[in-house]
Amino acid sequence: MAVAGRTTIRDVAAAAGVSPTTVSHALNGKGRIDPRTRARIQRTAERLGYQANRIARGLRSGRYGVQALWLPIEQDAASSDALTLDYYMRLASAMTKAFFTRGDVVMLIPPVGSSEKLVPLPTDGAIVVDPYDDDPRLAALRRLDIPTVTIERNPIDPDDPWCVASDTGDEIETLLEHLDSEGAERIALLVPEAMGAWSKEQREAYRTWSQRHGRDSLTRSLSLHSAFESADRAVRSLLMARPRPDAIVIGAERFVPGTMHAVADAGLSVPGDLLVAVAVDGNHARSSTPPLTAVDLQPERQAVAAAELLWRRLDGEEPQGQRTIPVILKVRESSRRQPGGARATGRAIDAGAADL
Amino acid sequence: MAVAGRTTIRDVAAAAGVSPTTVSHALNGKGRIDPRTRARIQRTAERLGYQANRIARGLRSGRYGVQALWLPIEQDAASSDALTLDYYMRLASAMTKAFFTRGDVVMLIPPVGSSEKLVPLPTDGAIVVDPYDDDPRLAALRRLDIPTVTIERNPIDPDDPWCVASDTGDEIETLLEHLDSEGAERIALLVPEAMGAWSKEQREAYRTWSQRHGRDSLTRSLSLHSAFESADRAVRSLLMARPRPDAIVIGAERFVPGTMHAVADAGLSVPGDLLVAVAVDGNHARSSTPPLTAVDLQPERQAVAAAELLWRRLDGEEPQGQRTIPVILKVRESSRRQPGGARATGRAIDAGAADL
DNA sequence: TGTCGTTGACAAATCGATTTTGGTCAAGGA
DNA sequence: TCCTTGACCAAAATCGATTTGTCAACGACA
Repeated sequence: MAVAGRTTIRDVAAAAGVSPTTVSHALNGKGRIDPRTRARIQRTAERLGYQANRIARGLRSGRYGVQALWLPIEQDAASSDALTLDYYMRLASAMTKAFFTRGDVVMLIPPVGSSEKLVPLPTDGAIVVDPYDDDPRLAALRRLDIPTVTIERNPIDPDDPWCVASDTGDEIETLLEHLDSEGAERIALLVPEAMGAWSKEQREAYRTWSQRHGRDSLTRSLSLHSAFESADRAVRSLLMARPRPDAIVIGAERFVPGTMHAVADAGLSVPGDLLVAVAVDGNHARSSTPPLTAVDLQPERQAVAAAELLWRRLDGEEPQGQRTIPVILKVRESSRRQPGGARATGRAIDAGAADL
Repeated sequence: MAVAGRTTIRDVAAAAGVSPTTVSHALNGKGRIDPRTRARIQRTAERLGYQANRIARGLRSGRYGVQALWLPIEQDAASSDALTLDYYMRLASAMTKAFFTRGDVVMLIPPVGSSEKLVPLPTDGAIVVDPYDDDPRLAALRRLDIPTVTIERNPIDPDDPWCVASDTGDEIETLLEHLDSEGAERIALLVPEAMGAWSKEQREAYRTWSQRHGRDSLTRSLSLHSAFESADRAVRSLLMARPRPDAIVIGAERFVPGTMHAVADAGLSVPGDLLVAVAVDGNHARSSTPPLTAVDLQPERQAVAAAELLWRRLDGEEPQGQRTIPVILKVRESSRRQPGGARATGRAIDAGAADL
């Protein structure tokens, strides 16, 4: 259909007065060919607008030129839910761009319940984002023998070298240091319960920092499923404690609305009575009122790193250890001690300088 | 690589004691085959875990089993920006699922500046979302002779039957009727300037309704580029007018933060002093404070309709006219006249019933 | 002069499926 | 008995590129 009438290697061969073999060699720099012949063939191909048919090429070479991107699945919840997080969108977008630089295209894997159905995956490799314990995605890909790179560590195998990880320790530490420098003394942490190496590392880093600074550990592990209610409840109870926390670090975007609701309901203001910061940046943080301090995980850099790693793996090269992507703290109004008419100012600064 | 050792049609043929031809026919229901033979072959294929190699199949049949999804490009702005809108995320997710029901996979097209580079698109067809005037995406696809379906009308050719459109007229009307029934008398409209049939239709529907009801037209066309500033400015000036508007319909998600900022800055409360509603639903509307009344465009249904249309087009069938997808009004706190302690209630209702 | 190595190009095999074309065998009719 | 006819299956062609194997021409060198 789309193929009808496309110029083939045979057309080029005929036009240049050589054999298809020679054309292939000339364009791919493979065989021994007279430089003049090569140049002539290249010109001819150019003139005819010849583009190798990826399918035919793939059939022979065994490479599809397609990479799979597998975002986290909600096993139970409305499955389109996960995708609405804008970190994942940025990641998906960046990933398509990163792969495209070398001609590969990215295919999205739909959230399928039974991993059986997706067997015939026309893909060379795959990127799995935020793997969790006993992740069926990894199992399926292993069964299909599809080379895989993960973004964030696989909790089952945290040392797997084919992995791009963000510097979670540094992330939490940065957040805590920042809140500390703004005067916070009792900092609480909300994290998703279990699942994924990422939240484990958050918890761990938080505990370490708290111990080192002689602070109490105020961790609440929440369900991502009923995110609003669980965050609301947890924050409500946190705010009733005496002494009351004076800062909250929110580990996942989905806990934000519940948290803000509980805070408002308790009659507290942000940042006046309580500093707030989020572990994942995005539109939601920028456009919240007040704008929320957040950590940019740099999905664009993660994407590039993951693509490079996957290409290396596909080429059969040796692993060189995990890639760690640094994080960037975006300070916004929600964590600035200065009170008063700062709102407008905060917005302006935010929109002008700090944001991508 | 991923192909190594995969069982081929030949393996199945050998195991079942027939020819590859017969296996192909048996599994695809093509030729005339003894039902018992067919069953035996199917069992054998099953046992061996045989899955047709999509590349080989594609080479012969001319079908790739891959469809392209092309979300709107920001020509100037940071390109990952567009993708962070969660309507597009839901759409992308739903699209992968819709196509997957018939074995097709969806490939994301990266936002490329020069449309030249993407020539060798290994794709059967394409979905273009929100086409705008002289859209380079449509031009590129036409040049490549790739059958295309658009989501929302092509402003250049609004009657193109290969199109899934949301019922914009109904959308705006529904919003206006709702606000009207809540007592609003001067309703303003913020829309993106030019570009895309969608905003044109919004403007048109708004004007029609206003005339019919003898209301003033209060339209502001804003730049999507500096969305925050332009919305902020526009709303500020709207709110200074006397008589002051008592309701605002926001035509695009990106105008929300600027609008809310201007409203708060003017010392007005929502919904107490001003009713607010948004034309596109999403997380942003649900988790805003207060939660915003919005229109759900039902991207899931759009996706299914688009997939069906594209398949039809690929099969060479005749167009049957555009598909119109109805919209659903999600009423939330931002447009409810009832004042007072409704916030908690509003949230609860919202999370429980109204939301997907 | 004859042999060998090198260069430059091409024919043919290959990838794994689908599609087209044949071919065999049994049943049924003349 | 011979000829159709239909049912069932297989051989071969095909898709468009890459890879392998072959071969002629030419110089260099013994």
